[in-house]
Amino acid sequence: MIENIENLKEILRAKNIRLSHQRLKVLEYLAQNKTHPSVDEIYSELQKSIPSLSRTTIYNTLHMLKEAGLVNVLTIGDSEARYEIIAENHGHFKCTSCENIFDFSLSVEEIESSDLADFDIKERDVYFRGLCPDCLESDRKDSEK
Amino acid sequence: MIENIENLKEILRAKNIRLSHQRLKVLEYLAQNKTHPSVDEIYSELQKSIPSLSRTTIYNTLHMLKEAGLVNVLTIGDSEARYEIIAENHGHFKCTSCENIFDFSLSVEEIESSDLADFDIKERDVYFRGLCPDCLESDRKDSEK
DNA sequence: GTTCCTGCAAAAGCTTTGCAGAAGA
DNA sequence: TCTTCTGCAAAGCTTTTGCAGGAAC
Repeated sequence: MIENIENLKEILRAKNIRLSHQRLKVLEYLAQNKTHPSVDEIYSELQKSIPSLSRTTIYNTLHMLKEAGLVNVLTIGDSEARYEIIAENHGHFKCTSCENIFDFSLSVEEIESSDLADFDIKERDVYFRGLCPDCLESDRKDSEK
Repeated sequence: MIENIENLKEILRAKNIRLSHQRLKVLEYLAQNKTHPSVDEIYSELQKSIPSLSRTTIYNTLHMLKEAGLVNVLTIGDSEARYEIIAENHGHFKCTSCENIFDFSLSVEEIESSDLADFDIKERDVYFRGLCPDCLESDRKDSEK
């Protein structure tokens, strides 16, 4: 299971990437929080245990983890990027009201198009937007007033 | 056919949106250039015929056209947004080398997931990334050297 | 001891905001 | 005439860059 922090460290070691305290904390945070956090969310949380932490390090680390193939970047029509540990194929649903991102199961391999026969596809993202059940419910209650 | 400029004007009139010179030019540009242009590309081109044009107007217009349901915004892991006239369902492939965006046919309705039974899906985007045929070819030639 | 990483400060890039003058209906 | 749009200047946000000191191995 990739989310195991020891496995993650092993992967980095295999790629000759130094296991700094900051990097391990970022990885650990992503492994434990499947909330598709933004740089700022990661920063705010980790700063509690690493007071000297800087946002630059978060950016550096996330770029490196993306390069190493351990994290995905999500940019769903948003100002700030969101990050996640690479996981099984799934799509992302972003609620336009509460801004939360929800995963949904999906085999992206099923999505093929003969138009792309000569293309080398390296990443596949499926992004949906709309209202999540909670926000739909709130809307309903509001309109009853 | 939605790309017809007269039809586009009709749609705006029906929504009580004023048909300013700038707006019509932006619409016309998008209808004639299926290249998923950025704000800057639209600005640079239209500025030739409207010297006083400002980027703010491009932003205002694109927001309004999106609101009116006439354009789509694409944010494929990119710094700047790209725009297109709404068209048949299709996916987008972005070449990570030349940065061009290619359309490919796709029925997004086919992409369903029981996980989203209680969600209200309003927009569906399928984004692929990788290398386009031309860049693959260049790579091949480079490695032969 | 080397090499690479961290974090600060500053800058860069895209987008938004406020507002006065201009244009659309 | 009344309302709405345009375009300027300035600000806002996220992200990147350069570099000196510090940590990893």
